[in-house]
Amino acid sequence: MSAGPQNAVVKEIPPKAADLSAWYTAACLKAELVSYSPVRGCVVLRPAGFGLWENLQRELDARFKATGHENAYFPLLIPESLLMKEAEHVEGFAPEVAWVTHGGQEELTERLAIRPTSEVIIGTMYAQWVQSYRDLPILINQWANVLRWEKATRPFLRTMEFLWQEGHTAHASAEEAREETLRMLDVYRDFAENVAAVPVYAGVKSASERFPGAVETFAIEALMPDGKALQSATSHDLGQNFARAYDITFADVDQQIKHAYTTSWGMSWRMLGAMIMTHGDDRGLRIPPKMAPIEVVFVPIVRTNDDRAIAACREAADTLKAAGFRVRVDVRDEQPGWKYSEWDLRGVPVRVEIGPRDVDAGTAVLVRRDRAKGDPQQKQSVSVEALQRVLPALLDDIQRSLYAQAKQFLDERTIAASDRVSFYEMCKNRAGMIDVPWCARPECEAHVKEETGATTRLLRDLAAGATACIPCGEPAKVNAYFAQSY
RNA sequence: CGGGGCGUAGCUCAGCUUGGUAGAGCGCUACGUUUGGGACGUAGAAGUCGCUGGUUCGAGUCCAGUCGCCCCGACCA
Repeated sequence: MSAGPQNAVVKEIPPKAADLSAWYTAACLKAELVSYSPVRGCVVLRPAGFGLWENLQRELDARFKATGHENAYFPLLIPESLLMKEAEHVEGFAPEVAWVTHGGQEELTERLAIRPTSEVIIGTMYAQWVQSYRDLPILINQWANVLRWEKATRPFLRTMEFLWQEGHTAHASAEEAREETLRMLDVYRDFAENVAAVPVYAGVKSASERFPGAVETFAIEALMPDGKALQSATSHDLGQNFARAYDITFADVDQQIKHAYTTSWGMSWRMLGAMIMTHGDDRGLRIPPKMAPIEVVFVPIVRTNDDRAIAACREAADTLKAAGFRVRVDVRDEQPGWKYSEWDLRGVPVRVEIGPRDVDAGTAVLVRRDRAKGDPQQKQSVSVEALQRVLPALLDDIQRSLYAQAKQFLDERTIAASDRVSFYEMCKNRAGMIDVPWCARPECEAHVKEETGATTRLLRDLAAGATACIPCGEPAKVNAYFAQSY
């Protein structure tokens, strides 16, 4: 592991602005979200990290259910012959598929792929389940792990094995499938912005960025502090491509046998990486309250011959717990200051300090993680009875303020380039989301990528009055956000 | 997979140039004093120097190979 410079504020992690990569890795490890494991490219998700994942699951799952989906589970292993059926799909994933070749000592007659994604196995099952238009739509999601043989890995952002959810739906018409694709894209946008407090752009991908086998790929894209974009979820309109390859057919109302239209959509634990990088500061993580496994941590201040604060914290915490707050009381035998720093590092949104003076006065000190040390609004004293009343608004305010800070950054770093030279410069310098009229030609995108490392992140309708592609000068067809990406 | 860097105590690292049998700070354990933004004292435990092989009387140090991690590129949630 690289050393990284020491820092007066937090000794465990380097300053965020100096080296985002070093900060990020240290933050994930020191906040005990993940540990590296003996398996190359695979991390252990520790309780603090799994708590984030559980909250993501809870929030997303509720949205899936609300839009009519059900959960199911499909096998990890995919027979090679099945995988080979969709040509583009196979080609796209071939380099990152891991194979099971032996069962015990015996070599298998057919290799089994460890799923890099589940279109194949799910499509195969849908083919069996669908006979009639009355069987449609099928709206299924699965929470699962997948494996992709990656060369360079980083916690959450890219690991060989990762957790995600993948929704797979089948519909009777192209329109309905497209509607579903966009609906789920909006669910992701809503989750990213309103739960993870990560502002994103949502839109369609260029041809070169399309999912292998999809007709159209949509995505949400966030902008990290170093100016690189991070694709945080995708939603694919698969048209009839997979239905043809896996023979998902149905008799329609008009008595014609037709291929179904399918979609797939996924968000992985990469979203957690986006959230961590977006909100963290030099003291460590800043977890948005809606995602925080612990919303409020109590730190009692104990003096020799006076440990009344412990009982006071426990009592207040019990009341809050009963009211539905996620709380913890830190009774470890450490200095209060040490605990403050540690809970700062772990990103708990609100800390409540209760010491002898508070016990006497019936008060508690509320400290919000989103504000800097020394900010007059970082701390406030309230009566213990008022906690339950004050906290919802405080947590909500922290949630909003984290989003607002990130939104301001995204807005400031979304920049229109007006000529070719400045466009290439901005791409190279990771200026942010570079917004330009674009010709939509793959050759043009390839050239930009070769010169600057940037690609289109999302496309949208051509801005009014725009005529020429900024990168190459050909007639413009759409507007595109260009950026380097993770 | 290319280019660069790094693997020595739980963590951060020194020691390697010039081979001679293992070090520091922090952390950890026990006891005591402390406790409102990373406390202090006393005593103690802790490393087959990533792994394998080679050179040598002798290897953390030299040589070869290998595994892993980090950074920068190329490829992808």
